[in-house]
Amino acid sequence: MNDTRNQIITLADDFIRTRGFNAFSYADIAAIMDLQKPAIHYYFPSKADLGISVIDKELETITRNRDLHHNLPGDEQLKELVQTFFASSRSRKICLTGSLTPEYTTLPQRLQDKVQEMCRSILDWMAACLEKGRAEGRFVFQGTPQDRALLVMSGLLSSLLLSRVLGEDIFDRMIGQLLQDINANFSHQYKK
Amino acid sequence: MNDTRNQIITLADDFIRTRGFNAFSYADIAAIMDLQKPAIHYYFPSKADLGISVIDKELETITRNRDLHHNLPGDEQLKELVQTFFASSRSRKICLTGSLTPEYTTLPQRLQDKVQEMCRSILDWMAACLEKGRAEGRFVFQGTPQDRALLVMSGLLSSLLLSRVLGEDIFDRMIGQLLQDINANFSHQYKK
DNA sequence: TTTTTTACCTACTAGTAAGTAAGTAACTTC
DNA sequence: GAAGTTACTTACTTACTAGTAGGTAAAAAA
Repeated sequence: MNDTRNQIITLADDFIRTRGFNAFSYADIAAIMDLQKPAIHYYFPSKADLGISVIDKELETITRNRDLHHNLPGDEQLKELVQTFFASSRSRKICLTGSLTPEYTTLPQRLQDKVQEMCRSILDWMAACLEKGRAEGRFVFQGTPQDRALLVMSGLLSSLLLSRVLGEDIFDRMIGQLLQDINANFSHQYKK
Repeated sequence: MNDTRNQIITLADDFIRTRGFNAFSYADIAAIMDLQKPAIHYYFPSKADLGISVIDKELETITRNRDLHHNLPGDEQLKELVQTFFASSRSRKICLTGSLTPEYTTLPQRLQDKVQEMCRSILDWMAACLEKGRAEGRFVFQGTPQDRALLVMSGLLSSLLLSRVLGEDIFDRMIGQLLQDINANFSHQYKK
């Protein structure tokens, strides 16, 4: 429908994942799209609006994937997620959570609220996924699915941060350990 | 010895942990210290120099603590580390790794190299600590200490990021799970 | 006592940031 | 065919960024 608008969101998403929210400008996006800066302000009056739209798009993607895979076993749902993180690692991009939470205190209030919503949403989905997998006998772990979800999210998030600094094999090593801890014995098949 | 210089480093460290490297300026530091901006440039010609000095100070602290506690059992060494992270969480500051790795691609080359050095140094220390603890029968985990260190670092780093967004109890829940995974049964005594 | 160094200062440059005012060409609706 | 709307444009403002040039008062070294 609105191509320009979507393209702006896509570019902003990319910048947030590669540089961070405070390290890209409307001018950066305008230059790539061969537009003038105020054209970006036409679609997103303030940078907070743009940030919120980027997260909203991510939330839609999460919901879509959740619906799409809701009949799969918990471990296979998680496998799908790990695959998207693997792709992210290969393109040296970090996740929105890894990018936006460190800058949290510098973000406009409305964007802070969105970041919080996104974190909760991701954790809820992971917890549901872990709970399902455990009930199916495909995961073994101690404690609540909610608490375990925190560690899974932590591992995925950090694997992207650290692999960009220390090399790509860091991703494999971390995910291997992470999955081992929940007794998911598909340690190194997530790429397929 | 050089009070002004040290105070600049301390303030910069604080800003990096609360806002991020790209979200504070020499003017911010000058204002707090009641100095003019060029006085900061006198001590640290470029912002990269300042960033490097902040990390160097951190590396010294790590080395000092490592030497200080080297005769303690592995689990107690880790306990000391968890305590410093707990203090950090309480003051809503994240760790240097959590702050600098997301901004990695935007940092000057020299600073990128320092960040890499810092990550390796922390991981080395954690791996040594985990290996010692395992040999002492105080830790139980699968895989290499190096790989396990990645997950421990990941959990500590993320606990600060997420607790700032989702509330302080996130820290307790994450550390509890983290320590459970290496069978360290002092789950909730780390505060004492 | 002269010289040098330390630790700053004022005043500035060049560049970039988000955001705005006002205009316009093309398309849509009435 | 007139009026309104969409999707932009040029030109601008205000505020901040890292960094520099050149000066200075006081302390330390010669």
